[in-house]
Amino acid sequence: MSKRGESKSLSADVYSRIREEIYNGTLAPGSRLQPSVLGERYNASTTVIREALALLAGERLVQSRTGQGFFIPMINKDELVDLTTVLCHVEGLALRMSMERGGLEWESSLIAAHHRLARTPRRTEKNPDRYSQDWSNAHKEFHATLLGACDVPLLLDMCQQLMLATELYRVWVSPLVTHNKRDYAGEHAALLEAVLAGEADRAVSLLNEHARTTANMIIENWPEDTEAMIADGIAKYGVE
Amino acid sequence: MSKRGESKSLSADVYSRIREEIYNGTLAPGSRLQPSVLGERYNASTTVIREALALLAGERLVQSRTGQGFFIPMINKDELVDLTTVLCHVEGLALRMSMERGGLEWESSLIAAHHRLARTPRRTEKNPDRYSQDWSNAHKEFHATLLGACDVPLLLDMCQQLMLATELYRVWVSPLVTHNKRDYAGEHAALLEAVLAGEADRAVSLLNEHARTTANMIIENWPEDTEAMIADGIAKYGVE
DNA sequence: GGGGTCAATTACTTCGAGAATATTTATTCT
DNA sequence: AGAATAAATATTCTCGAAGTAATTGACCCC
Repeated sequence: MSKRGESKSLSADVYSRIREEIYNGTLAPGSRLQPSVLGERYNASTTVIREALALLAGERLVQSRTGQGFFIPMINKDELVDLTTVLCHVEGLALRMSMERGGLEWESSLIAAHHRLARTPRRTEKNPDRYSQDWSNAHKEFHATLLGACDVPLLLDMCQQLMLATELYRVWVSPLVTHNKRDYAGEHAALLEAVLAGEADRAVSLLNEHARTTANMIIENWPEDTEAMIADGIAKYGVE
Repeated sequence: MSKRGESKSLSADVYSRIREEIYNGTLAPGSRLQPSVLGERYNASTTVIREALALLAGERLVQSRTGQGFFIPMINKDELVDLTTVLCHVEGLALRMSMERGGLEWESSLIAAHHRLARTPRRTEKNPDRYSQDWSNAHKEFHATLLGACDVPLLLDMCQQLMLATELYRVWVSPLVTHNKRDYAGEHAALLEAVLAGEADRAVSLLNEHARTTANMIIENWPEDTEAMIADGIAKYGVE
């Protein structure tokens, strides 16, 4: 096990693997990220792990307390609300700029991405309680394409970072949200339509509603005791 | 020389020193950040430098190309325009939230910060071509106080990161901007007045104008040849 | 029995050298 | 002579251990 990936540098490789495991749900909020144990898991030296963790700390995906090592940040309800507010604004700006700057080429690839998303099943028979990996990827790509034409790397990074943070909440608070009555297909179709029609205001409000619905869904499922929830999640995922 | 600072860890110390030198103008855009060279300057091992650089890379303050080490990002005019647009939006959101959430305590400290700023001279006789360190700090604190009551660390980080990036441009493109006709005092007073009056729209537009004026000032002074400008800057600062 | 101090242990941080990789220079071939 | 290849050089990336700070547990005192 733990075969080495085909990345350019070991450090970058470890970086993306840790990042992956963070919003896989493998690494629980509040848990310690010890270079020694991670190093054993990834067959890498502690120095390499530290560098990867430092990188993640810069992105605020992990927290670093001097002299006490690295941790996954704790989650709380109020922060999710604020996070969503910021996400809506930043995402809105990105979408407006994207619509202004994106040409025919962009519209085409957006339609393509939407089609791919629409034709990818959200659940599989094998694992009906989670979103399928394919759908998750297609969803991510649709959103990335949507905002991508704004052509401001910094802004796109912010969006991605914020979405990632939200995703983290979803994974830990309501991992079994696939059984909801939400009309994803409809939401995406309406969004696409508004974008192609060039109606920025409508598109932005649809996108914002999309984000807020996700947040509300999480908040509704919020348990009284966060720690218990996390313990529960750990039991489900089977991590130490 | 190169006495060790009084920070908690060597790594954190080096981190802030590099960060400092980046927007001091000591480290030029495009220049290489070699762990060996920096390690000698700060009396630290390459590992420590790498960790500090990784942290900065996560914040996008330095660029990391695999196998080629770390660099200070290159600057260009279009990016500054986009940067300013994003800054205005994010800053606007932060100000609105700050005004909603900030109470009497906040208003008081804002008035205090403004007063400190107003009474601090922008130039000194010793170095009349640059903003004085005191004024620069007071200015920074006024803005930080202004947005601080929003109480969303992530949002504040974004603002700071964006302002820092803009500041970087100012340092390299027009380091001698103190000889302008800009009415800083008036701008700040008007802003304070709008905030205290509770007029969010007016306050935001004043703040945005503040940022845009800075950006425009830089763009007007933009030289034809960026590389020559940087070389010029290096000559002025006397770095290798 | 509760609280505080001290030692033992654990784990975080730093180091400098060795292996891997990119860049530069020199050489050879067309 | 110019381009492509190959050796040489410089630099980055990785490692495992040594140093240093923080935590845990035991012990003693109140």
